[in-house]
Amino acid sequence: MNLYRYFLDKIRREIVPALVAATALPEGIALDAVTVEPPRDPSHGDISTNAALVLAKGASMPPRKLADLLLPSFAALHEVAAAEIAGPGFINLRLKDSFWHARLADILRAGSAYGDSNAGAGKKVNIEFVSANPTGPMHVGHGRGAVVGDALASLLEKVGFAVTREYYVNDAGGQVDVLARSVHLRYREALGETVDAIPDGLYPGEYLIPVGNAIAVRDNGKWRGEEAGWLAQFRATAISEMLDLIRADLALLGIVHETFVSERRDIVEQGKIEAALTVLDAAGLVYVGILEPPKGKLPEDWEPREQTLFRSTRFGDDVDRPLRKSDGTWTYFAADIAYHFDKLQRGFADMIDVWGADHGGYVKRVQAAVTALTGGQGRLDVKLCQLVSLSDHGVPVKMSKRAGTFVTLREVVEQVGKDVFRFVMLTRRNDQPLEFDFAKVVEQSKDNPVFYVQYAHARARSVLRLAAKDMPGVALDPASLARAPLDRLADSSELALIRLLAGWPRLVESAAETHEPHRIAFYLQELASNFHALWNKGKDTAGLRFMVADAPELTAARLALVQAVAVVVASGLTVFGVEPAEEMR
RNA sequence: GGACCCGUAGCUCAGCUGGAUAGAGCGCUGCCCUCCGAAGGCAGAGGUCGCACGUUCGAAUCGUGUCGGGUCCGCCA
Repeated sequence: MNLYRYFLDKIRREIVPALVAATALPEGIALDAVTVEPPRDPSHGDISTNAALVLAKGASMPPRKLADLLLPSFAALHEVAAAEIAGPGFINLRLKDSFWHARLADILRAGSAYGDSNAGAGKKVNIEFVSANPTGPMHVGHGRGAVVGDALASLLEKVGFAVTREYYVNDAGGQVDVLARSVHLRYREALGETVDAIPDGLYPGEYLIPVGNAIAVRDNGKWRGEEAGWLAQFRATAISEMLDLIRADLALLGIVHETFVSERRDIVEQGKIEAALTVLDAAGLVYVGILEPPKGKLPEDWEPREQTLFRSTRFGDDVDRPLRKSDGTWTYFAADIAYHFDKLQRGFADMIDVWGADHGGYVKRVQAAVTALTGGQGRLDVKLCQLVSLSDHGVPVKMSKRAGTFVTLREVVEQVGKDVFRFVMLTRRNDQPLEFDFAKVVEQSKDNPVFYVQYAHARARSVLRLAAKDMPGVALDPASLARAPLDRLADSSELALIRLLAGWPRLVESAAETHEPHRIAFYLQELASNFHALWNKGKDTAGLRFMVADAPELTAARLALVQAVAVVVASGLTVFGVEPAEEMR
């Protein structure tokens, strides 16, 4: 239950209609702008509404006066302990303790499903992420996109969307031909030829050696001839091997894509490019013309050239974008239009792409294409992930492919563990650069958010384990805890913790709505902090300890709170794909 | 030259998509270990939200301009 929505519904369906019926408010007054939120300052109460402020105009009444009119209706609600008008016309409500105790029982009854909702109503969403070119192992930057995409997917599933995790395989462009040639070189090496240096423009990575070896073992000298005789074969084998490599790296992170869409097989060879461009052409959005040269720095070999263009400027792009290269083949953009067209045809009106920030300049044109293809019905949100910089004890780890100090995703994950890697990747907004320090992320101190949050969960579990041993009279299953005399939780710090827990559904909803999984990381840190604080309070004040030997009822109520903390922390971590720790080791 | 992202406390970052006296951690200052885990805890100091206009009951949040940092910029994907 999102309690803010609950009270918003009260306003919309009960309070205002009753006043309209009593002719105190005009018929058909617009309620869209009414919000119910937690006040920033807790001393203002538990919830706050701007109703009087935003309805003032429609009611032809000053906000404060309207607030006076509304106030009795709020005060009369059975959940409300006190209602008052503040500032320019806010109505602040303080809710009864019993209301909060009931929320605690909600959490225990719902368990890990607490915070789930049906906001998505089963609507299909396609999340395309990673989509690293199949030319080698993944690096840390790919890892960030992978974790962000996967967590976002879980988050949207939690609020009721039908999510498809998708990987777009760029296997139709020039770089996979380069890959094939690079493998062919390793193949010739395997056959005994001496190759002193990898020529410029080919991939030097050693991960291609086994691929060349395997082909040599299988086929011997069969592919020694002209490139035309082996290119397609080598390309297919190499791509398949690289995808296996990538899938293995993703598996290490616990990520599985439901669909892999091949640019070559599923888009180009299916004639999707022509199909998509036919749609655009029919709308008069494709033409042949000459682009202005880019201003500022002019490329050396610039010359005006006539080319086939998409009128993306009509949808907010800066210039129209070319669809064909000068050799007559399609540009990558043309294929990408077709790819998004294909997603639309598969029934995804809502699409999310997770890209590296270096593709930022590409967003507008693809969104323009989606708008054009759907007449504005399709929505594409692009999440750009900024760079991850690696360091160790504050010293930057230099990354250079040439010097051989290139750090792969696999190396990082194997060193710090999947859970640490995933959580850290979500501790920053996606469009904010992230520093990943090998020493800091595994540090066992409260400076490390991963540890701090896991520790809160482990601590809660530890108390419950101990209670099972020391307090045999207290039933610890969630259903029994939910029936405990929760009104015994009367200390302000206990109630504050319950309020925070009760904010979880709203947080999940807003994180899902804005496509911002990192919000969960910050919430979990706050929750952990409050829980640790309460724990510590028990150290100073024996009366606040969770387990009180001669008071089984009070203990049951407190353990209910502890269990609720464990539930919410665990469900947050689960969205992140991080396993909640039972104990810290 | 243009586009996109970012400018919030000494540092690293949040800020619920327009609300009230702008928050957290680190660092700093001062207190606190006979305790279900001190691998910490409590409290305090610290900010003209880059700057300037504008929109309105109300702006860190929206718009325009401007300054600073990053990324990118016709046939690479």
